Amino acid sequence: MLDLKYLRKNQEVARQKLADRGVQSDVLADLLAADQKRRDVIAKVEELKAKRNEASDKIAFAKRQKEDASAAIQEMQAVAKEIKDLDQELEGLDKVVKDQAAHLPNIAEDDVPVGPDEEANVEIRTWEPEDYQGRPLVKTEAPAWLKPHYEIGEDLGILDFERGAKVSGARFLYYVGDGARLERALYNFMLDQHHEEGYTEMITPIVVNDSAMFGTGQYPKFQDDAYRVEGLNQTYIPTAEVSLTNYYSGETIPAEDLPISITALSPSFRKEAGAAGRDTRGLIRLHQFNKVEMVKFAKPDQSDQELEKMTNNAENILQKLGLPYHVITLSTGDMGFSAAKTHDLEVWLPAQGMYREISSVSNTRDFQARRMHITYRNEDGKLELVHTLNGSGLAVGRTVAAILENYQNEDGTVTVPEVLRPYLGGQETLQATPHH
RNA sequence: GGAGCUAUGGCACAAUCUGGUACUGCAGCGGACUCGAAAUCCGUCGAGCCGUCUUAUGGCGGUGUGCGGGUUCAAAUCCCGCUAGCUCCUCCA
Repeated sequence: MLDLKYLRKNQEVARQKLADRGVQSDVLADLLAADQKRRDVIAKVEELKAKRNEASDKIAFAKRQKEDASAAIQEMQAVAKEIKDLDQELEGLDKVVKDQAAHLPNIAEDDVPVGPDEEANVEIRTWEPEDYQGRPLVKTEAPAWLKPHYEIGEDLGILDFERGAKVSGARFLYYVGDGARLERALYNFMLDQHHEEGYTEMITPIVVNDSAMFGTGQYPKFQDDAYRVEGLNQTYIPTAEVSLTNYYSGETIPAEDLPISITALSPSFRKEAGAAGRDTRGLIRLHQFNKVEMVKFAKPDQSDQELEKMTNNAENILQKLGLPYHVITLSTGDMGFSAAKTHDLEVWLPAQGMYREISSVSNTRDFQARRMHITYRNEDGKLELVHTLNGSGLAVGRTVAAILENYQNEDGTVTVPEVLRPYLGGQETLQATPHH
């Protein structure tokens, strides 16, 4: 949520910044008009309440003296009615203002490229492994024998989309045998890396309440994409960002503890409501997928730096796995709702001949903290909102896809990246093995 | 799932039956005493949020006794709903 006072005082800048995020200019005008009306009513009702408090004191005093106060009481009955009406009007205006404010996206930091969509994203660096060991190079044509990850996965008998669809529905799958072991090896590797980098590992609830979903910005605007638990005000998390970031909701964090870094593996559930027909095959777009998430809480003057660190933490995973990728800064039009600045990591998928998002690292500044009321006490002893950051480190299913394509061999086997071998009992290749 | 109990400042508690300035202690802050400290004494102390004036700190008003409603001139107090914690029962990996 944006700061109403900021919007009031910086209307022109805010209007432009929101326009960059695709918000029509009359949205802000409407909000501020409602806010003005709201404040007018507050002034009126508070004056009456001050009068009532004064009269109540007098009545109480009179009663103690055993005097008759019925005239004053009668007079206050009318005031009470007036207060009640105004309070009701205020409640309505409050709702309008809060609801409109809750639907506004974060505004972008000044160094974020301005543009309507992903075309305006800016590549800031690329990384490729030094030793390709005969693997297909980035931006070269893949050899004819190279299969997309879902084909090699099915051929090896380690990914079973058909039975996933049978038992659950489209965009669900079973990992089988070495597939399941590879996935497990990957997220153990990722968590171990983050542990070494100072993140505190957590296992979080994967069903959260509405206020948690509101806190990180999924609600109220994006309810359509969420798996809600029927009959309960609870939702299966679309990302552990929700459960991790809300860990401190409503709390004041001791300043000396900041920055705080936490991480968790969790399944993520998404309806992918707007993605009908896109990426219908494979591990790229599922209703349920595993993801290792990183979250940080930082002082305002630390958060820029922490965003870069977190991006590096995600890159470290890809580098150790030897997967080629590039880092892009998302444009104002392509960023997520809560983000003020986002770096995406996109991994090279040779069979598709393109980069695909495998991690998204964002600084939301105080946008989420304002919704969740997470504060710390600054040097002056004043409460101030913390900054929150989140990033994938990494999306595990997409990492499996990247390994199956980048480490695929001509004989239909897949080489296991060296760093994962200790997690697989030293196994060096994935090959078709009969089971069941 | 069922029953009972509990929820008040940073902490511990009083006021709830009987509606009328939310008590007290500890901690904190300021001061006295002291070479200094402890002890003692005096003073101060509702965090946060909202509005408004002033903007350097601040003043005034509103709100604020777990959360949301209701009754009333007035609610910590009475009524209804909810949440969390504890105890017991039930169930269970």
